[in-house]
Amino acid sequence: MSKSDESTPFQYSPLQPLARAFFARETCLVAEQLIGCYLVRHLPNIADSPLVVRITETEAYKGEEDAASHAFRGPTARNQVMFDTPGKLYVYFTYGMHYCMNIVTEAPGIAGAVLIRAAEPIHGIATIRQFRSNKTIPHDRDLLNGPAKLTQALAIDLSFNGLDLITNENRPADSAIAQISLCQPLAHDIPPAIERTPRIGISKATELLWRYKKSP
DNA sequence: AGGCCGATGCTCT
DNA sequence: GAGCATCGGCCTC
Repeated sequence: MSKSDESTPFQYSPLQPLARAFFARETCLVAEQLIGCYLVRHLPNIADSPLVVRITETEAYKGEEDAASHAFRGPTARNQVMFDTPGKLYVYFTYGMHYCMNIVTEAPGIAGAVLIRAAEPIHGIATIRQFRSNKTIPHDRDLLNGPAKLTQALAIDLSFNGLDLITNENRPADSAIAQISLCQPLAHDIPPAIERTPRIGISKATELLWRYKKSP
């Protein structure tokens, strides 16, 4: 693949989607192993689609044992997908203007999700910059370095909440391909070194090292 | 390089 | 009514 040539279609065919069994495991394990995986966003009528990014930062959120989790006090209208089938998306709206994207883990009835916090752009940077609109962002590495930047850059909003990434339930009737998929690292990718730190932006359970970040 | 703060509206108590 | 799983701008060191 020629990663810097935006005029040629990205060769996404070698990317293998992660199976449901990948997500149906302990949440911290999934969060760690998602570092280095690819997030692919197919968009109709976009020249450089699919947008392809590589995940660099995640956080694990669990259920009743995790005071920082939306699921800490049990199921509600907002968090119910966290208790649903692993491999579904949990997207929520926060701070009055931002969306955050999670992938559901564990097992049906057991709450868990991995927040995708940051990624590096691989393909479709022109469109990513367009979706990020606002200002001139000098460096590509600053396009997706936050959970709400990531969803804005990939045009992911509440309409994707509950989307099953494995069955592709919710895909448009006229589309044979997934709008969003998570894929394994490629064979030649170097496995990243990973740091563990407290999670960002929370006030409870700050002692847990449940943030996973690719070392610079 | 790091801290503070306003924007802006939903969720849960 | 309080508290956000944030961002970007502006301020000070």
